[in-house]
Amino acid sequence: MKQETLNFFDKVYEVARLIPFGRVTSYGAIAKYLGAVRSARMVGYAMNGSGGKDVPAHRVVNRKGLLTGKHHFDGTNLMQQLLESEGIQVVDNQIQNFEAVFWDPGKELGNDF
DNA sequence: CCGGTGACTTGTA
DNA sequence: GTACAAGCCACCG
Repeated sequence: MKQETLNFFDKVYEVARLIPFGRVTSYGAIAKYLGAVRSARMVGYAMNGSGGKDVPAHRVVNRKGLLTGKHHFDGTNLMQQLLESEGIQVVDNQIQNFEAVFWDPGKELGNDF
Protein backbone atom coordinates (compact mmCIF):
# COMPACT_ATOMS: atom_id res chain seq x y z
CA MET A 1 0.00 0.00 0.00
CA LYS A 2 1.54 3.26 -1.01
CA GLN A 3 -0.54 6.40 -0.53
CA GLU A 4 2.00 7.51 2.02
CA THR A 5 1.81 10.96 0.56
CA LEU A 6 -1.90 11.13 1.10
CA ASN A 7 -1.30 10.01 4.65
CA PHE A 8 1.17 12.83 5.14
CA PHE A 9 -1.29 15.37 3.80
CA ASP A 10 -4.07 13.86 5.86
CA LYS A 11 -1.92 14.03 8.97
CA VAL A 12 -1.22 17.68 8.34
CA TYR A 13 -4.94 18.36 8.01
CA GLU A 14 -5.68 16.54 11.26
CA VAL A 15 -3.06 18.38 13.24
CA ALA A 16 -4.14 21.69 11.74
CA ARG A 17 -7.70 20.92 12.81
CA LEU A 18 -6.45 20.21 16.34
CA ILE A 19 -5.12 23.72 16.70
CA PRO A 20 -7.15 25.33 19.50
CA PHE A 21 -8.91 28.63 19.16
CA GLY A 22 -6.72 31.67 19.50
CA ARG A 23 -3.57 29.63 18.94
CA VAL A 24 -1.15 29.19 16.07
CA THR A 25 1.60 26.77 15.13
CA SER A 26 4.42 26.53 12.65
CA TYR A 27 4.97 24.26 9.68
CA GLY A 28 8.06 22.82 11.31
CA ALA A 29 6.12 21.98 14.47
CA ILE A 30 3.60 20.00 12.45
CA ALA A 31 6.34 18.44 10.38
CA LYS A 32 8.17 17.41 13.52
CA TYR A 33 5.00 15.94 14.93
CA LEU A 34 4.73 13.88 11.76
CA GLY A 35 8.38 12.92 12.08
CA ALA A 36 9.35 14.87 8.95
CA VAL A 37 11.00 17.99 10.30
CA ARG A 38 13.03 18.10 7.09
CA SER A 39 9.86 18.19 5.03
CA ALA A 40 8.37 21.33 6.52
CA ARG A 41 7.86 22.55 2.95
CA MET A 42 5.48 19.70 2.31
CA VAL A 43 3.39 20.84 5.24
CA GLY A 44 2.92 24.19 3.59
CA TYR A 45 2.22 22.48 0.32
CA ALA A 46 -0.33 20.30 2.06
CA MET A 47 -2.05 23.46 3.19
CA ASN A 48 -2.36 24.20 -0.49
CA GLY A 49 -4.85 21.37 -0.67
CA SER A 50 -6.59 22.48 2.51
CA GLY A 51 -8.97 24.54 0.40
CA GLY A 52 -12.53 23.36 0.82
CA LYS A 53 -11.64 21.56 4.04
CA ASP A 54 -12.14 22.55 7.66
CA VAL A 55 -8.44 23.13 8.00
CA PRO A 56 -7.68 26.49 9.64
CA ALA A 57 -4.65 27.18 7.48
CA HIS A 58 -4.60 30.73 8.79
CA ARG A 59 -3.49 29.31 12.15
CA VAL A 60 -0.39 27.87 10.55
CA VAL A 61 2.55 30.18 10.00
CA ASN A 62 6.28 29.88 9.66
CA ARG A 63 8.62 29.74 12.64
CA LYS A 64 9.00 33.51 12.63
CA GLY A 65 5.26 33.95 13.14
CA LEU A 66 5.08 35.58 9.75
CA LEU A 67 1.98 35.04 7.63
CA THR A 68 3.94 33.71 4.69
CA GLY A 69 0.93 31.89 3.35
CA LYS A 70 -1.45 34.82 3.28
CA HIS A 71 -0.65 35.20 -0.41
CA HIS A 72 -2.47 31.97 -1.03
CA PHE A 73 -5.67 33.18 0.54
CA ASP A 74 -8.37 34.79 -1.53
CA GLY A 75 -8.17 38.22 0.00
CA THR A 76 -5.09 40.22 0.80
CA ASN A 77 -5.75 40.55 4.54
CA LEU A 78 -8.12 37.61 5.02
CA MET A 79 -5.59 35.56 6.96
CA GLN A 80 -4.73 38.45 9.23
CA GLN A 81 -8.40 39.21 9.83
CA LEU A 82 -9.09 35.62 10.82
CA LEU A 83 -6.23 35.64 13.31
CA GLU A 84 -7.26 38.97 14.75
CA SER A 85 -10.78 37.59 15.05
CA GLU A 86 -9.38 34.96 17.37
CA GLY A 87 -7.70 37.52 19.57
CA ILE A 88 -4.29 37.22 17.94
CA GLN A 89 -2.51 40.49 17.32
CA VAL A 90 -1.08 40.71 13.85
CA VAL A 91 0.89 43.63 12.50
CA ASP A 92 2.34 43.74 9.01
CA ASN A 93 1.77 40.01 8.51
CA GLN A 94 3.73 39.41 11.71
CA ILE A 95 2.08 37.78 14.72
CA GLN A 96 2.69 39.75 17.90
CA ASN A 97 3.41 37.87 21.11
CA PHE A 98 3.97 34.83 18.94
CA GLU A 99 5.37 32.73 21.79
CA ALA A 100 2.18 33.27 23.78
CA VAL A 101 -0.09 32.01 21.04
CA PHE A 102 2.27 29.34 19.76
CA TRP A 103 0.88 25.82 19.96
CA ASP A 104 3.19 22.85 19.60
CA PRO A 105 1.36 19.60 18.73
CA GLY A 106 4.28 17.42 19.76
CA LYS A 107 4.23 19.15 23.16
CA GLU A 108 0.54 19.80 23.76
CA LEU A 109 -0.61 16.50 22.32
CA GLY A 110 2.46 14.72 23.61
CA ASN A 111 2.13 11.88 21.17
CA ASP A 112 5.48 10.49 22.26
CA PHE A 113 5.41 12.10 25.60
C1' DC B 1 10.32 10.98 -17.75
C1' DC B 2 12.77 15.21 -16.19
C1' DG B 3 13.46 19.93 -14.47
C1' DG B 4 11.84 23.66 -11.87
C1' DT B 5 9.19 25.49 -8.08
C1' DG B 6 7.55 26.06 -3.36
C1' DA B 7 2.54 28.38 2.54
C1' DC B 8 9.99 25.82 5.50
C1' DT B 9 13.81 24.77 8.70
C1' DT B 10 18.47 24.34 10.23
C1' DG B 11 23.34 25.13 10.11
C1' DT B 12 27.45 27.71 8.97
C1' DA B 13 29.85 32.22 8.01
C1' DG C 1 22.07 40.06 14.53
C1' DT C 2 21.66 39.05 9.18
C1' DA C 3 22.93 36.32 4.84
C1' DC C 4 23.64 32.28 2.09
C1' DA C 5 23.37 27.37 1.16
C1' DA C 6 21.58 22.69 1.58
C1' DG C 7 17.91 19.25 2.42
C1' DC C 8 13.34 17.70 1.93
C1' DC C 9 9.46 15.74 -1.24
C1' DA C 10 5.07 16.50 -3.95
C1' DC C 11 2.96 18.96 -7.78
C1' DC C 12 3.03 21.13 -12.58
C1' DG C 13 4.37 21.73 -17.43
